[in-house]
Amino acid sequence: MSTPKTPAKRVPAASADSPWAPSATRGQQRETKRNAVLTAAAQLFNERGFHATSLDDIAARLNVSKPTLYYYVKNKDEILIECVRRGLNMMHEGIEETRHSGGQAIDQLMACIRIYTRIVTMDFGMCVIRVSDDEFPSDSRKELRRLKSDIDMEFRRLVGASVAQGSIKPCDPKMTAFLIAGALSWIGRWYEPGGDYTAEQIATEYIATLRDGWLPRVGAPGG
Amino acid sequence: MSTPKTPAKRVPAASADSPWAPSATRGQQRETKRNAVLTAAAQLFNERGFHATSLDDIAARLNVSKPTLYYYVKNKDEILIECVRRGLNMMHEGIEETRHSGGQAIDQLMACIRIYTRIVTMDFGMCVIRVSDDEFPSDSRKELRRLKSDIDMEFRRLVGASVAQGSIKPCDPKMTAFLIAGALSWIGRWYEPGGDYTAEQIATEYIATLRDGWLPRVGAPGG
DNA sequence: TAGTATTTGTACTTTAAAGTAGATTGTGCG
DNA sequence: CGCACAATCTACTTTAAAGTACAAATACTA
Repeated sequence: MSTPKTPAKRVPAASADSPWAPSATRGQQRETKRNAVLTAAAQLFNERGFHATSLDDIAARLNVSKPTLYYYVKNKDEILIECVRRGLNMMHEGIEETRHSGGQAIDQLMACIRIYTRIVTMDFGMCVIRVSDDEFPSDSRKELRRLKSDIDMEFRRLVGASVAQGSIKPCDPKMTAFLIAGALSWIGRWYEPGGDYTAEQIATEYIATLRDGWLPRVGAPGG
Repeated sequence: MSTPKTPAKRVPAASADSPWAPSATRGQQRETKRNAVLTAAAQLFNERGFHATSLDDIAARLNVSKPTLYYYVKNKDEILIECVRRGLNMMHEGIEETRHSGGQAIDQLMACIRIYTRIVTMDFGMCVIRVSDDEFPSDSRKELRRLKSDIDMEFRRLVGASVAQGSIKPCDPKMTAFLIAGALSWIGRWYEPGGDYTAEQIATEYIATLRDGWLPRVGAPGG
């Protein structure tokens, strides 16, 4: 994420009374408030949709007035783009981590499913799913599509590698990746925090279904 | 719907020169044009999204002016609702048909997957997927949610029945239905007519993956 | 071919929400 | 204290698109 690379010495402990840290403290507060704006916006977008959410709504939730928001963000589009970008970045980082942790492709694939599931149930990740492409302006559309495509390609790669390693049977990696990504993305549409299932439970259930298929098999653990 | 209950005798064959068919012919034309409005709208909604599509856009595509649209529909919301309703009705009817055709639950389930896949690649069906709930006004929201829920319940029922009949192994029908519906619905997001795959091909591929799972098994047809 | 109803267009009003100008208040610092 | 700058507010303008009034044209009937 965009955690500022502030030298630690400038942010001593908890209080802001260090004489060397005037702007740093302010900068931090600013960053914190900007985050609050984005988080509130993401939640509202997920609850009501982007267009049904006015800047007044966001401001109201934060107990400030609309123009205050403009002190932290450029405009409404920037809010949306930043929310989605953060969600996509979280996915990317999660996928990169599993990649670096090594292991069989099939294991990486399952790890990615878990991560993806967790993220689409979170504020920014849910935005990625619930906001459709046509909501954001055409110049940023390209960037975000690119990021989405990267994630998709990673799933495809893992499916292909799993086939190559004999962990899963031959298939069209593109289709299979679409199927997986679709099933997982849809979670972001019906999931609500505090519901019957945690993200972990859903991921476990989905992995089992995807791995074993429908067919009953001898020795399979009964329900 | 508002299909006028015109006696059939008033609409003889193909031409409109029957003296007994004056108003009926007009009514038909009206219906045809209304359909054209809805279809053009559905296509534009799918291309650009609901909010990014103005009534002027729809009118332009039909080579008429905006107020003309109001002769055929009440307002923009009605257009949207009607598009989505038609998509949902198509799904319903398809599911009802398979139900009446009888057979094992697992066969019905696969038939439903085929139908659902086909419909989400069509104009109105795609609207069902691409337009999110928060786009339409709250009074109609309830009706449409109901229709969607019915479809979901039918999938759940078929999964449960398949388990009961021993065609598929024990699972949580709710989760499995979500997984299937998600995978299929997502098709409506990435599919574009004239692409690499037909709806039939996609359905076949998806069914194979869902049925057999990932695990390689002896005797499975190699790629 | 005149008369009537249907259909469509031109030109306008309305509305809701984004965005802005500029005043006002709060805060740390010499 | 009082200055400078950060942060926020009230009150406004702008804009884009939905929706409407009403006149013009077209088509069917007699």
